[in-house]
Amino acid sequence: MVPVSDLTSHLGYWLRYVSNHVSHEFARKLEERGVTVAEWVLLRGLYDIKPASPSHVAERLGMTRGAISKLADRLIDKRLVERRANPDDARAQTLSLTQGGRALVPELASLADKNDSEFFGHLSLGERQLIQRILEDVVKRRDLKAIPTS
Amino acid sequence: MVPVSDLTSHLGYWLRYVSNHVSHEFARKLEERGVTVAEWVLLRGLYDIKPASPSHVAERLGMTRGAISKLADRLIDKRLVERRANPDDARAQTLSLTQGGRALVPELASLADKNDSEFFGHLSLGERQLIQRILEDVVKRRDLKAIPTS
DNA sequence: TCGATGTAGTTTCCTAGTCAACAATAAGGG
DNA sequence: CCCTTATTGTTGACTAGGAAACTACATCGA
Repeated sequence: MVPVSDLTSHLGYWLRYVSNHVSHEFARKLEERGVTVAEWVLLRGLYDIKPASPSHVAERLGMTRGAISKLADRLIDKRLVERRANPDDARAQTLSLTQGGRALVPELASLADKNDSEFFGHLSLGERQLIQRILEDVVKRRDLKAIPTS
Repeated sequence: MVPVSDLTSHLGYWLRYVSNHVSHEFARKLEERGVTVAEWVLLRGLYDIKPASPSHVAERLGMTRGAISKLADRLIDKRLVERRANPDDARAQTLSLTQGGRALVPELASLADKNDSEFFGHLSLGERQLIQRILEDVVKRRDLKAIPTS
């Protein structure tokens, strides 16, 4: 009846809604390990790339340098990440995990697995793959559009 | 090789990633109308329910009362929403759109349509419906779990 | 009727993330 | 060489949103 499209007719709305709730529940699980969702993402990101510059990490994770800067601050306070100067370039730095940070990642990963399966475990493998494929595809399309405009 | 699951193996990660980017681009579009994504959600929510209490709105939109309280403040400053006292109960209030707020909603709706189709327009109808169905389903399952525990 | 309990909104504090301005440093061009 | 321009990372201002404390009011039970 209304000539105005409903909130719930947009996939963006559902994505945002579900994403908020999934992240929120994951945050609750991570709490007992004293870590937040964003911190998990950075820790996991540093786990398999060797010491990397904040800029590099930012691009890899699709965040801004500012966000990484603040995140790194918190993780350094928690002794999970180290920031080191680069002798070749006084502007540059490298981030890497501490021993403690590295040890923590597998535990957090298992919480992530658990959370994901709580929310999406009831889906068939095919459904999960389809969604993931579609979401990855959306990211790729945006990147193609976004990069040239810089 | 690594015994630790990858970030990108979790649907929650992709949801969060894509959702952030979709919302961000939508925010950019809304900017010219002087409105944010969350504000759009509240405006649209008020568009077809008649004057409603903040609590009611909060539950409908899956947010906390605190969030609605702050959002309403901003929208009232912008003269898009009105807050009125309830004569029957001095604690209670009702939120409703102003003339200007009501007039704005259809314009915002068309921006929402445009944004959604930029990101998801390339998908087949079937794919869109599948994703939406799955996301709605996740919400339903969680709600069933969440309500009884209160 | 009055005290205990419950409920509506607001406020404060925190994490999260963007943007834009900034300082420091690097790299090139004349 | 120096001056301009580009790049690195940090910071401050802002929106966003949950949690929990708090105020004001309502309601129920003895």
